[in-house]
Amino acid sequence: MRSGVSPDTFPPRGHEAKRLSIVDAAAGVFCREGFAGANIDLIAVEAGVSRQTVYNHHGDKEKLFIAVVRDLTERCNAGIFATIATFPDQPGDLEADLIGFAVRLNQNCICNRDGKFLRKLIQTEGERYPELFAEWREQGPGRTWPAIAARFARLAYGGYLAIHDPDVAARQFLGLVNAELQTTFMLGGTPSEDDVVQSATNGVRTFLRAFGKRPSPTSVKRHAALANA
Amino acid sequence: MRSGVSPDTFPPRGHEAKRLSIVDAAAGVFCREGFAGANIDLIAVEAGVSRQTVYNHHGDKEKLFIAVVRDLTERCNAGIFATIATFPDQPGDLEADLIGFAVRLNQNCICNRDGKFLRKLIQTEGERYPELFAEWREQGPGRTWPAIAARFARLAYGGYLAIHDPDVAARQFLGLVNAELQTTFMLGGTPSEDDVVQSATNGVRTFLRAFGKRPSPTSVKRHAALANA
DNA sequence: ACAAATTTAGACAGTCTTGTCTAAATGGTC
DNA sequence: GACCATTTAGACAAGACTGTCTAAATTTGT
Repeated sequence: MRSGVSPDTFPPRGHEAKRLSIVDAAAGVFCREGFAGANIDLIAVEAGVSRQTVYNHHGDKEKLFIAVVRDLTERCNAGIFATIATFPDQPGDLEADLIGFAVRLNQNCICNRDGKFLRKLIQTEGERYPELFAEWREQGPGRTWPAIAARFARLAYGGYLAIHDPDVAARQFLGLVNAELQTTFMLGGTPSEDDVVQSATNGVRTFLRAFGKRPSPTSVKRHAALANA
Repeated sequence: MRSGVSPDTFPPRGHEAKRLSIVDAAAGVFCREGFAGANIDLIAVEAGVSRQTVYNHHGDKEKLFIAVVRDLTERCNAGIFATIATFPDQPGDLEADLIGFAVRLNQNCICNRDGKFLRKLIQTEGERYPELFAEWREQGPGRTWPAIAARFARLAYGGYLAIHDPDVAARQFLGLVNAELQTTFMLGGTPSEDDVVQSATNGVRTFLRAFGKRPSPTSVKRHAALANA
């Protein structure tokens, strides 16, 4: 099998596709039912494979669970970094740009399927697999938060914000922007786009009241004028 | 039994004590293991009673679970309202008073055993019992958030804050004050007192930068001067 | 000390789940 | 068409758990 014509993956194509669909289905079932309540027969059915195939691929309920978390962490991280790349480094309209960034972050990374699932698995089973979730912590928040903080530091350096501690500012930015979604998140729901925009708008406005550079209340216009000059 | 000398509870005293210890132990086990993974034998052992007694009191695993959530909601609500009663309505040092309030709220209602357990149960099993957690939502956030918002409105009315929407301000206050504890909460950990104070301090400072009444950056001193006058 | 209610220990049937095994079936590749 | 690995269906053993039942032990109130 290793000397086949296939270019990159040693097993044929359908193989990896099945692996993916198993991990996908498992993510859903683990989230709905919890680790203990998750039924491997059900995962197999939802993945459209036989139970034996699940065992062939992952060997074990626990190994399958670990694969699910690793998979979700990887995909979520990719999404977050892709979104961080759209951070407004040289904003035209600071408020609108930050709101846009916050909405993108929420919609693409936190409220989407992967984000919802990963969050729930961390909350639900985090204590049962300390090493696994320590790994997530390093790879996830440990890398994304500083990246966001660095962007805020750059905005401050560029004169757009008055920030003392970029790390604190980054955490507070996220706290503010999600302030109105907490209850929904808690119950595992998905906030509507309107809710996300509303929360982001209110959050960014407060953020800018705290950290925006404005000797006078007309600062927004002044910034716009600078940008257009 | 109903015509006994006991003043309020019809069953004897030891009875209710056992009921309590069962619900208490069940809360811990449900949180650690999830509903499906919770073992009634284990609950009985941790409660110091026999398994049969668990069934005598609650009849059913599901009924026991519901009793646990109701119990936690009630106790947490009581704690939150007791803490809201300590909100600084006529603050001397606004910053210090708000930090104190935030720390009390965290330590007495969110980071304590009941708060931790209730949060985890909501996150873990919220979707499985929609009516039960709708009830929690009404009794919990539905009553506590407006109560906090009302206190902020009063501060604004008293001239201590510049707030347009007290509900938004209340949510953002909580978001800011907990901004640095999110990761710890997610993994089910309990932040140290230092962490709580740190997060509250940073959060309140940012909150006051956004909503504090200060025509000039020397507002803090001005407020202090007013308070001492 | 007596009587009633409560608690306990243990056995028990029934159900569910995991993980293994085997033999047949499927699908792609030369 | 033949060969290869992969997948499938089903049976299976071993273990765990829930909820019930019974008879003995214990607690509580008088």
